[in-house]
Amino acid sequence: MAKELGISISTVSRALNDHFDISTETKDRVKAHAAKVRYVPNAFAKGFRSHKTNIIGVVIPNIEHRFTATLLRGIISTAEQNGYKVIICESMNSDEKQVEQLKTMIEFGVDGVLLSLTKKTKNIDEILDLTQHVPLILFDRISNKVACTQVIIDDEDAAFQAVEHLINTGKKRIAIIKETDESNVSERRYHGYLKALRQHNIEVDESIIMSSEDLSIEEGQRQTKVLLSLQNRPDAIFTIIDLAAVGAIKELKKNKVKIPSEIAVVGFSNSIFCTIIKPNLSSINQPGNRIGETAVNYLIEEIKSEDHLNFKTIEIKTNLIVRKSSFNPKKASKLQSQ
Amino acid sequence: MAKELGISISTVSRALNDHFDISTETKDRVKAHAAKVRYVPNAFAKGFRSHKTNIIGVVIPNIEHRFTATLLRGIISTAEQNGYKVIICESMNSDEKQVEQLKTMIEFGVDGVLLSLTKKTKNIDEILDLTQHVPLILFDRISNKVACTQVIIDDEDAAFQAVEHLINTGKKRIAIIKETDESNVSERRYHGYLKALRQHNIEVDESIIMSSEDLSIEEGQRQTKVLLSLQNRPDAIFTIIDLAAVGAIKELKKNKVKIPSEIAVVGFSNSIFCTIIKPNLSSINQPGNRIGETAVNYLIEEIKSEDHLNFKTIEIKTNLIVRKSSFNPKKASKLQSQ
DNA sequence: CTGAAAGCGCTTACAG
DNA sequence: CTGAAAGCGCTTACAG
Repeated sequence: MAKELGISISTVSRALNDHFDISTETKDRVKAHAAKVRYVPNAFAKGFRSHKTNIIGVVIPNIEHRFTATLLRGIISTAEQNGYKVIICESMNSDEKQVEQLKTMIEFGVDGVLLSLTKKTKNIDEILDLTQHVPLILFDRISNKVACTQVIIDDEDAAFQAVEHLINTGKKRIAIIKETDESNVSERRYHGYLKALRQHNIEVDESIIMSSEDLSIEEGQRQTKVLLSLQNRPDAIFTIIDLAAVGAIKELKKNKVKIPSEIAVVGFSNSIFCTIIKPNLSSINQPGNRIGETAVNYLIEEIKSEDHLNFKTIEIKTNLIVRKSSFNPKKASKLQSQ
Repeated sequence: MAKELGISISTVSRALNDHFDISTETKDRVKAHAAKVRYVPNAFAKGFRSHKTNIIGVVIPNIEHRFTATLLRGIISTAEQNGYKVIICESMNSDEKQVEQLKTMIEFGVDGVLLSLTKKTKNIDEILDLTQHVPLILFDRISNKVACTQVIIDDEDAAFQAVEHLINTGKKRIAIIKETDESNVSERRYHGYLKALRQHNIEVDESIIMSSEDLSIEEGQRQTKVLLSLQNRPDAIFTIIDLAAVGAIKELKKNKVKIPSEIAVVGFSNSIFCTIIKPNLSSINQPGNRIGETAVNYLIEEIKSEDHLNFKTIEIKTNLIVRKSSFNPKKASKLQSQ
């Protein structure tokens, strides 16, 4: 292009980048020609020189998880708005894959990494090592063992809201279906459950605290069956994921248990099932977009700043969406007039 | 690294790449040192020199669409296995965004592009122009106006299977809920529907061919209401997406129509709803992984080959999963003994 | 206001 | 078997 215009490469470069020191006339001439020959700047060469790729690496455990899509949408759009591209890897919840993928991202020269951890991340050391090479932010599936900024929903508060809502509708014996304590997320939600009970002076009853390795519809159904077999049945069930709540409702309906009057159900995630299953499922709405956006914004800030100090944990607030599985509007007036 | 070892940069490079002309001794020495200092090759510099980025660009219309996750999983894992990274953009079904994103991908120097078109892609010209710059493969949402290799599920055959199944269970008046003819996918499924009717000598009745702009549960419900209001009701409904079938079932249940004996329902996509709604929904299973894999494999082939000729359209076969919304096992024996 | 030159980190033909 | 040098496409201090 330079020689076609009879000027130097430097001038072309400066004209294209609107350098203050170039005459408007030259700029116009260069830009016009660039458009004519459909000149495509080589972002690679640019990045190569500046040691910036403008690529953000994202590693997630499971792309088919519905919530992941919402997170990714937030990440991708926010990154795009800021001139970054996003490279995505799926660790398939494998520890080894996760480490390997992070390594190739570094090799690739990503400017920063967003990581959502596998269910049970053992080799934290390798991840700590990573932070030496590149800005890192954990999101959604985090770990307090890694010193870096972390973005999550406020799980504890969310669970607290859900359980308090049940208490406010008159429930006194609230069961929880959660995962085993290896799941960080599950634990935080469990804490919110405990906090709500404590705050309302409700005794914790171990017999209605159900834990499983891996929740699913079937598992929710199984655990509910156990709860129904108890002498002293619960009057509400809070599940830490919607799928389990769907299972719970299935099992309750099978046993002709009235929902919500006999046993109310609240889930978590406000997934699409909520409005499909009958009765519609009350659930915690998680603003996945906002988590993604926030994580990207903090990451870009870190990329641009020199010092990577004072890491924070940002907790995004959620909101409870009340539906018929936990609250029957017909009886609302009665309740309110009490 | 070179000077620490007292050898030239060239030799280090060759040793690391297992060049045949380097002594085993030197190789070992270099590799040992590389491991010690945790040397990370700069993939960028490599790519810069070889004009290859080993990045594949992917543009999809809607990341929250469930099927997209499956496609992406296939794409990402296959790319990874072949040493490629994947950059993802979401066009949000916007034509302008799509074009812009494709352009920045080119600027970025991706080695190839996988594209799933927006619902109504008008500016095909811009996309055609793209193919001049980089190998392109269309997948899932394709268009015959673009000369390139395309990978889709065999929609026509899938719909044919679904409708033939209904015919085989004794249904004679089969409605379809589809989208307007601007949707390529919808049209292909509609053709399968027509083909099945034709092949079984069933007359096409325009009054039970329902089209809408954008299908959803509500829309499925609305269209079903219309069908139920007909003098001559259909005895089966085939919907080109599951959501619409979910709406149909809701509406049928509301009107106490027996499923499948009075009206059977078959959906498309085998989404997670199928096993949640009662009765469970029969549906076409689309192997998203395989579409993704296949698209990546063809793209890599094109990237590596010099000539980008003989484009093909690859149609991935689907299978129908029969559930209670279209077939009642209790009556199966009767039917078979007829 | 513009140009010549160095340099980003690698690979590879060329020379020895 | 190894080294010196060129070059990938850009940007930017330096010089004029």
